Amino acid sequence: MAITIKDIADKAGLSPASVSRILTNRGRFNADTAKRVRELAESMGYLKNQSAADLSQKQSRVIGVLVPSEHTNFADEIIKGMRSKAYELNYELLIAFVDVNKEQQLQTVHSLLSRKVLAIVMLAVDIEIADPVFNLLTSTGVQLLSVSNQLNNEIPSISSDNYVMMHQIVDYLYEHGHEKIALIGASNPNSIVAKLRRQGFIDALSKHGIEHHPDFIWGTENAYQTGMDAIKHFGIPLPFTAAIGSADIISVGILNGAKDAQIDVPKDLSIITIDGTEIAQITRPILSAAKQDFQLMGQLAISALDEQELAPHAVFFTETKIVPSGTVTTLDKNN
Amino acid sequence: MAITIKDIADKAGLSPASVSRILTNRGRFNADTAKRVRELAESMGYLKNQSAADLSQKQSRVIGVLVPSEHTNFADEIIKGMRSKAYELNYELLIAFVDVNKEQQLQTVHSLLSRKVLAIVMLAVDIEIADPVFNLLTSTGVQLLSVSNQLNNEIPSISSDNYVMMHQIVDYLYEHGHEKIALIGASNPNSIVAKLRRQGFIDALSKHGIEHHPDFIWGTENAYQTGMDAIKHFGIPLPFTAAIGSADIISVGILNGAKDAQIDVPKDLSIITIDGTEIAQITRPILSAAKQDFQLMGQLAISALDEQELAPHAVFFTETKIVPSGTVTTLDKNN
DNA sequence: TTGAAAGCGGTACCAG
DNA sequence: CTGGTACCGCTTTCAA
Repeated sequence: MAITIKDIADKAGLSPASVSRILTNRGRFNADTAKRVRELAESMGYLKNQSAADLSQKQSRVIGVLVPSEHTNFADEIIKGMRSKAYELNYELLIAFVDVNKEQQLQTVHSLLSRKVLAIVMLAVDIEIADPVFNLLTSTGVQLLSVSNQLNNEIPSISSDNYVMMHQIVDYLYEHGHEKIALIGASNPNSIVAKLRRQGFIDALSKHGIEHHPDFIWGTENAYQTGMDAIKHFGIPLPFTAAIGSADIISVGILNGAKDAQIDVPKDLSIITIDGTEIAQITRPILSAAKQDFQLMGQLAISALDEQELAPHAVFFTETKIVPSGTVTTLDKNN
Repeated sequence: MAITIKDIADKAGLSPASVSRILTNRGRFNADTAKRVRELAESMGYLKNQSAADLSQKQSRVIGVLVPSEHTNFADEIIKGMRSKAYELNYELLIAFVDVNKEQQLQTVHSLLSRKVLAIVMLAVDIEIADPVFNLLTSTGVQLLSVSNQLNNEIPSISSDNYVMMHQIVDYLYEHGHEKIALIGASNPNSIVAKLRRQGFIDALSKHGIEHHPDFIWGTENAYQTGMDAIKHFGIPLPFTAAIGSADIISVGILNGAKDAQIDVPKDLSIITIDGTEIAQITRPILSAAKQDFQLMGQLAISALDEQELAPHAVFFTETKIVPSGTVTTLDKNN
C-alpha cells in the first residue's frame, strides 16, 4: 500500500486536513510546519493519489486532447505548443489517439469523459453533427475546442483562416506569373476546411480575373499517394503551371510524382505546399510553403481554455505566411 | 452534477451495489434487471466516474506511455501497435510526452504515477540510473518496460537486436561489394543502443576481415542535420562507398547532403537507413532500409504487460529485415 | 440475487 | 493556524 496523506499526518502529529492544505498550498498554515511536512512527504516518497483528489474536487485540471491517429505530422507541433502552455498554467494533457473505427472512437471519448476532463481539444478532427461521437461529446457539457479545423458554429475553434490563406497563395503564384493553377487534395466534400480552401481558391482566382477550371481541383485523400496520383491523373504535359498541395505530405507526393515523370520542378511545374512542417524542408528542392503557425495554435488553445468561457461560435485565427523556397518559379508572362 | 450510479439505482429501485455489479459485469445478478439497468444507464446518459472507480479499486487498467517529444516518428508506429493490443485487451493508454527539461520530466512522471498506472512503457527513452527521473520511476514499484531501446538490466525491454541488425546491414553491404563503410549518427556515448550498434558494426566488419576505420563512425545527434553535416565533414571525394544512417531522418540528411554536393546516390555513395519508416520512402531514390518492426514491438509491449510479471532483465527481440530499394548499388570488386 | 455499509485518499467546511 | 468530519462516486465484502 502506497503512502497516504494520513501517514504523513500521523508522523507529523498533524491532521490530514492540515497536510492537505500544505501540500496543495491552499488556505493558511504555519510556514515552519509546512516545511517540515514537505520534507517528510519527500522523504517518505509520498505521491498524491490524483484519483482521490479529482473525486473529491469534482474537477480536474486535465485537458483531453483528441488526435487523429493518421496523425498528420503537424499534430506534433500543436501538441508541443499546448504542452508548453499547459506546463506554464499547470494543466495536464491527456492525449488520446482516435482512429477511424467508430466503436473505438466512442470508447476513447468515453474514457476521456470518464476522467472528468475539464475540456476536450480536438486536433484537426473532422466530425459531423450527426455523428454519435459528436453527440457524446456535446452531451456532457464539457468545454470543447477544435484546433486547426474550422467546424460548424457549435464548437469554438482555433485555426488558420483558410479562406484568406488561399488568397495569399493564389496572389503569390499570380505575382509569379501563374494563372493555370491546380489545387490538390482539397476535394473532400465533407471537410469544412477543404470547402473553405476551395472557395478561397476560386474567389482568389476570379479576383485576378481568372476563371477557375473545376477539373483543376482534384484529390480527396490527405495522403502521399494523392500527390503521386495527381501527376498521373493530369498527364503530360500538365495542363497547369502550378499546383497547390493541401498538405505537406500531398505536396511531397506531387513533387515525387513529377520527378518520376521527368517533370522538372520548378521549371515545368511550380508547387506550393500548405502547412510547411519539417517534412516540407527535407525535399529537394525544398518546398515553398504557406506556413501555418501550429505551435501558436496549441498555445492559444490552452490559454483560451484557461481564460474564458468560450462561446460556441468563437473563432480564433492565427497568421499564415508564405515561405518561399525552391519550388516556385517566375513564369515569363509571354509564355 | 453528472449522473451517478446512485441515480440509476434510485430510478431502478435497486441499490448502488447491484447497479455497480451489473455495469461492471462482476458477480451475480439477474439478467433481466441487468438489461433494464443497462438501458436506463444508456438513456440517462450515465458516464462512469473513473476516478472514483480507480480510487475504490486501488488499481487501474491504465498503462502510461512516455514518449520523447523530439518524437522520432517511429514512436507513432509503436503507439499504433500498442493501441490495437490495448483495445483488444481492454487497457487504456495514457500518453505523456517528455521533453528534455528535467523539471518537466519529473513533473510528467509524477503525474503518471499519481494516476496509479499499472505500468509505464518508455519509448526509446534514454535514461541513466543516476537520473532522478529513473529514481522516481523505480521508487514506486510500478512495472516498467522499455520499448525500442535496450536499457540496463534494471528494466525489461522490447526492441530489435541492434547488434545482430548491424551484422545484417554490414553483410548486405559487403555482399554488394562495399568494404569502406561509414556509420553515421550512432556516436552518442551514453546511448546503449548506439553502443550496441557500434560494436555490431565493428564486429561485423572484422568478421569479413575488414578492420574498421574509427573515423568512419561519426555523428552523435539523431537529426537531419547530422546527415547533412556528415557529407561536409568527410569531404569530397568521400572516403567510403557506403554509409549507414542510424535513423531515417539522418539518412535523409545524408542523401540530401550528397545531392547538394553533387554526389550521385547510389552510384558514388550507397546509403542504407535504419528504421525504414514512411519518411524513408518519400525520398528519391527511395532509401534502402534495415526495417524494424515497430508495430509489433508495441503489440508485444501490451501483451507482455498483460501476461506476466516481467523480470527486470527480460529482453524481447523483434525481427529486423533488409528492405532493398534505390540507394545501394553493387560495387565492381575491381574498383 | 440483492442490499447495507465500510472504505479508497483527498478536500473543504466549520469549529476551535 | 489547526482539527474533526462529512462527503466525492464507486467497489466490495458480508448478510440477508
